[in-house]
Amino acid sequence: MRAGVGIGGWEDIRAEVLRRIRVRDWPPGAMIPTEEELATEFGVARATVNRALRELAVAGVLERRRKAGTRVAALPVRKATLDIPVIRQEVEARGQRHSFRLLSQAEAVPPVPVASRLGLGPEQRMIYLETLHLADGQPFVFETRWLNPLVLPAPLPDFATVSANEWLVAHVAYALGDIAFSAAGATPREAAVLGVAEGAALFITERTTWTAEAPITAVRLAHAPGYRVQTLV
Amino acid sequence: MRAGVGIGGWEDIRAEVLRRIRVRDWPPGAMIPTEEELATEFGVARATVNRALRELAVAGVLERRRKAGTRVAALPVRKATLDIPVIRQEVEARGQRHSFRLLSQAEAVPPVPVASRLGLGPEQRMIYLETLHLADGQPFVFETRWLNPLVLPAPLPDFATVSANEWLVAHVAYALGDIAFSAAGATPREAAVLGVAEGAALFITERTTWTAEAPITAVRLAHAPGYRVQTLV
DNA sequence: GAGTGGTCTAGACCACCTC
DNA sequence: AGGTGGTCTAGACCACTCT
Repeated sequence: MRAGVGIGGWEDIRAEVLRRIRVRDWPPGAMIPTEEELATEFGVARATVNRALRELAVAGVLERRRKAGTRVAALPVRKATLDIPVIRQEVEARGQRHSFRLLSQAEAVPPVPVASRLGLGPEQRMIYLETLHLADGQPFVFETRWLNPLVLPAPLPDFATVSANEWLVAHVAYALGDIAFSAAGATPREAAVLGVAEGAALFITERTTWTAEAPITAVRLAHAPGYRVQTLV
Repeated sequence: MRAGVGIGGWEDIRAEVLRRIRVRDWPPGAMIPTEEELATEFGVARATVNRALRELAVAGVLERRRKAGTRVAALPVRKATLDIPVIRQEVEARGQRHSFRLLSQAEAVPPVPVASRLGLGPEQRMIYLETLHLADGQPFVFETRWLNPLVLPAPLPDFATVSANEWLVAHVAYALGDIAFSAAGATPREAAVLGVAEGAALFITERTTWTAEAPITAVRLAHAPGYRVQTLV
């Protein structure tokens, strides 16, 4: 049985709860009614209320604990969700044409910070790639990547024609990893490749990717000036 | 009725689905069985399978469409979730002591980009604050903030003793907004305040906050060198 | 038109935590 | 010890979209 009035689905309930928080019916830090009470009030099943409150808890708006109940977050640790697309998609989403050039390929021992971030011994050799991604022919991202050869399937592609990222996605076991953002002045190499002044402020994205057991790759993306990462909360 | 074997809850099912994707039983782009088939296989209710697959879809691992079915994402648009804490919490989480100094306060018409980002007319006066946040006495973030006086409750605090951010959280209707990250060279003012060289690469966070109807505040945070935003995916 | 995911219900048991 | 959220079930209807 659905309520006869306006409120029905879990999205409506989420909206109503958010409204009461905004109107300060339920100020920051305050306890809100139990799921059962809200279910009765709204005329829905408890599972529906649970769905709404769970989403708000994930978003950082509510804090929930068994037995303790649910309260409005006092200091809202906002959770921002970012889309991290493949570079080609990112460029094409801007309506520009994507291309890339493999600038160098080598096999070498990675520098200590890279090795330790991947949890590798200091002697482990890896494949090193430098790639410049272009948007409508203009430098867009300078990508430096370390690949763990131990986890790559046998016939390696020609990375001059196949993007390492997309090849990995298609040929290596699905993986999780972490992402970090920072800012850094352009190194001489980055400045030359991207066509900017040495020391120019660059937006840096660093990603580390793992299988269940072994590291796959560590990437550093140095974005051309003007790059922004944006979130709609 | 729960399955007698190992697989029971939705987290187990999510893990098993992820495993099959990693092992390439279900390679990128492939269709996977329907919820009903998986429910039968695992001996659980369809709602349980739905929960597991929904989480994976939100994470960008699966793509789902009614009637079309569920497929493994071909080009995984990774969804990264970032925590955006209050600055004081961020400093204290590093084990450092937080303090701040109000450097200037004024009432003025914001520059055009700020006004347009907030959707305000070019004549609307706002409150302007410059605050330097310190971690163990060292410059941590230089905050420049525009406040819409029309939506602020009557007795404004002394922003020299009360952090604007925390006062807003406690006294203004709960709000949503958007966040953007970028990199920029330190302006002369930022360089002086943060104690870095002019042009040094700074990590910039910009946040805009709204009530349901009106803009509340626009903040620009210029982080001291070395700042990183990190995500565990 | 028909198949698939999206959601809801009513009830139940459980895990966890505060009291 | 008891209350609260977390989850599961079996069934149902609906919305969307592909064929």
